Amino acid sequence: MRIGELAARTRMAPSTLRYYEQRGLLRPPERTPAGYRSYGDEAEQRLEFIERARAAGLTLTRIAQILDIRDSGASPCAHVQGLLDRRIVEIDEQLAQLALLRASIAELSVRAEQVPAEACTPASICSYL
Amino acid sequence: MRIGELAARTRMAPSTLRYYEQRGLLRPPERTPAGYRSYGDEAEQRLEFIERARAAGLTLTRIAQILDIRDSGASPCAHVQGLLDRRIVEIDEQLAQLALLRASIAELSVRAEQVPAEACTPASICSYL
DNA sequence: ATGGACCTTGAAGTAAGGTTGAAGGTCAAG
DNA sequence: CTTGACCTTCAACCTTACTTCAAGGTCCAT
Repeated sequence: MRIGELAARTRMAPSTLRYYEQRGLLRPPERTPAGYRSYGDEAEQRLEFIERARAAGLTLTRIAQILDIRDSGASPCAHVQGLLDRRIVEIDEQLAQLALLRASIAELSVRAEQVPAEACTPASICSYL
Repeated sequence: MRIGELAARTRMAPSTLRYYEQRGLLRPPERTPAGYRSYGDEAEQRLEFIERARAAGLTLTRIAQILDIRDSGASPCAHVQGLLDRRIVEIDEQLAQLALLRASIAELSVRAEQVPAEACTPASICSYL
């Protein structure tokens, strides 16, 4: 399978696959006599893994580390679990901040509601915000 | 308060504060006779708001828009309130998405605990993801 | 009155995650 | 045998969010 087909199957751009190769996420594939990249089916699995890891919010560098561990023959599982757990902590922090932000904006909105419409003359332009 | 003190209080770099000013998140402060930026206490509140919004994953551009609404009311009140309410809806969507992401990752992590390391075959790379 | 900490500006650099372009090679169909 | 789609490399560019640097001004203690 050439790069275009692999790209189509995974819905990624060929340029992205070359970039992943350069970043060490994809191993350099065989080449046809003409120099075209020639991938096996396992490349598709690998890209699906990368996509899942991306969806979980892992950076390309972290994903490359996981794949390196795998490629060197060891099991990356314990490492992956550590990454996942750290990601959960990050997301919890993000959720907390988002809730605070929501409260701040909701308060602005409530204050806006309480001001009578007459206060909103062209002359006094929303000074309450 | 000069930029260094404000930076220390908010644990940001002075360069970040200048950058925020340039991006329109901080309004240009007064200047001392020597040309130094001179901030009031409200700048600290504003930076705390910015930090919450950042931690919640909003871009600087979006945050600047929210702050614009708060600062200048160039728009009619109803319009401003509409913007605030739409922002709340967006934040609620973000909260929901983030909660989903957290749930997915938490589930991955729980499964990771229960699956023996042998399940990590070279083909699947890592069964957790 | 001098050294060091702090401030100014504008421009350039960095990191992440790519995309785009130039210049050219390959291959199947008509 | 030419056209068009697809491939190659390398380099430059993009966005977001900053940091760093160069060159210089200010403030304060010793």
